[in-house]
Amino acid sequence: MRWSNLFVPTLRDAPGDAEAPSHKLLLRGGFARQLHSGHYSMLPLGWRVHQKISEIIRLHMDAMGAQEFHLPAMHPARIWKQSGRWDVMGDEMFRLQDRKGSDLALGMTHEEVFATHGVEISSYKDLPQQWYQIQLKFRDEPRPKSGLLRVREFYMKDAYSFDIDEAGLDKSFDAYHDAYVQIFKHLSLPAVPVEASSGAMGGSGSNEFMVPSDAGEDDVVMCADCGYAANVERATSALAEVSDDAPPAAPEIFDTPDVRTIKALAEFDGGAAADRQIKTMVMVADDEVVLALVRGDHGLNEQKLSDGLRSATLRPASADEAQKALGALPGSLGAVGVDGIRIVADLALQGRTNMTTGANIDDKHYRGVDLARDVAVTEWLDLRTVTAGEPCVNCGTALEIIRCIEAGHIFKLGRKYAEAMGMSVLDENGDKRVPIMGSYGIGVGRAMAAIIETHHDDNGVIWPVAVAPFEVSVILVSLRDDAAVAAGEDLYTQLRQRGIDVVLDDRDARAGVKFADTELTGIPWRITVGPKGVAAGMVELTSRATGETVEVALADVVDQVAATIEAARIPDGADPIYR
RNA sequence: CGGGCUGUGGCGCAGCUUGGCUAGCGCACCUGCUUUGGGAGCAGGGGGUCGUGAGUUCGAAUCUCACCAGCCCGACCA
Repeated sequence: MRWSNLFVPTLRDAPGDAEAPSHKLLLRGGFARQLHSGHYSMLPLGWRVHQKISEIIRLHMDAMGAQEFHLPAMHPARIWKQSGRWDVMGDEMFRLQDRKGSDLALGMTHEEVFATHGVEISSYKDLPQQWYQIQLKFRDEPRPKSGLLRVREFYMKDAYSFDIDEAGLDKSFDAYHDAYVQIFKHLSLPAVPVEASSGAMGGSGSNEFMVPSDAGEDDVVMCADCGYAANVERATSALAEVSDDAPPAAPEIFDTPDVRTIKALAEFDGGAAADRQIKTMVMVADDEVVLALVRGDHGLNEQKLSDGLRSATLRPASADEAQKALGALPGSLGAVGVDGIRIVADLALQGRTNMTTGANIDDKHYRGVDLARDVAVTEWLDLRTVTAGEPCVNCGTALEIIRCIEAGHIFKLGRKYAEAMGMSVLDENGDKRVPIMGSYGIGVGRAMAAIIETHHDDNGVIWPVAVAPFEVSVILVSLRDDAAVAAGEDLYTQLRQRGIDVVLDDRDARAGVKFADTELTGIPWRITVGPKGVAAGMVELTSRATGETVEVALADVVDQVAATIEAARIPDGADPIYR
């Protein structure tokens, strides 16, 4: 490709509303442009990167025996109604009607469609199956943000496994886990597999592949010592034992005028330290009022509560709803003596006694509360949010909390969708069995943004060779020197013949402009062809990553660059894969 | 959904408080000359009607209201 023919609208200044480094560089480097909130156009350079990422994912999927499909992005409402998710997905699903008034949806995921086709699998002999596609997903995100990191329309590689039994699913899951490790190595993304909540999709085992980055949206609890890593929505920690004094025979009520918060009660004369209080939160899970109890100094993790309750939706109750349920306004709420409402309590409260909590009478609290004696806990669950510095459950080391980008997610789905869509096979005994599914996703555009987040400097992107829009740029320093131009053209031709992805910067522009654009767009290698050098039979070779420049003989540079690039196409530590 | 902020040529911004000539500046763009290894210099030039609509006024980018769009924070601590 000749740069003079390319459309690469680089910008000296990033648009003011771009915040994340990847967002700024995607715009500045001429990779992408926003059409409207959450929808980006990929410009030629960006699309080249996107395609290379897709191709790497495809390579590894194919290598593990998965088969590529291409499914419709637009779905009939029928299949979503059949799985029950037409209602569950709520506002996050784009919906429309055709001219006949039929309800349609833009696919936000493809369990239903794949399972629909899975109906044609009829024998255990045809299992397992590994199916995947790279397809657009549409999600009506409440808040698109950070360039390509959170958008409403994006390419995702989604794969689905079908197995006859749990043992098979475990094997499939492990195979994807291994493939994902390889894919992220191949993409030079430092993705860490962490334990995760399986959320609204349902299912059991679940791992996310997390790339540490300030631009991320997930908090991951990590132990630097033993390697424990889990999403805060799932993470646990060890807590110091707390010993309580014996409680009185019955809870004592006392006046707490204007005390509305844990902090105020801790400071109140006759109150209690935060870790001696029970925090009572009124939540609404799928229209049912539920009380969630955690220790006063702990935070409720809504995802944990939602997972524990197996609810599709969860929200805090309004003050009105709280008053209706318990008779008092927030600030004086408690679960003592509450009957007829589901009460879930955090494990850290188990066995605690002599605690203080709201009395369900405005401006009054109880002290001397014994959880086992005074509160009719329906279920004990892990509900609290782990905070930094708490001891690791495995080794006791202080845990860290690290902001991450979720680059991939794999999980065991179970039989829900296979069953709903009517899948079944006959086993070796001739008995009908519903296959068990797994689901495995990687966001392509998000991976691209994550690579930029982890590979850039003040001058622009530093693409790993494997995904770079071009592997090397040959820069003609001056178009007025015939010998130098001829030498550059010759290098360009030779490199193309060697199968190197090369761009010839033949623009009639100053050298500084070309250098800056090559750096901004992150091309890993630069060959500078200038009149003086060519006269002496030399060119310069510059590494984008290190900035290092060496002089190389014109006659040797093609061999040297080609060898370097060919070696770098698969990063150190990644397995070479052949189709 | 709640809170904060912003919409002025392709990009970055000023002007708005204290309404008033043809709405400015930098970058980019076009022409010419010079320059030519780190985002060139000089000269000339093109492009915006100020997010949209209504209102106030002799007069609105500027004041008022509504709407639309975009960005950031939060989505929970009883």
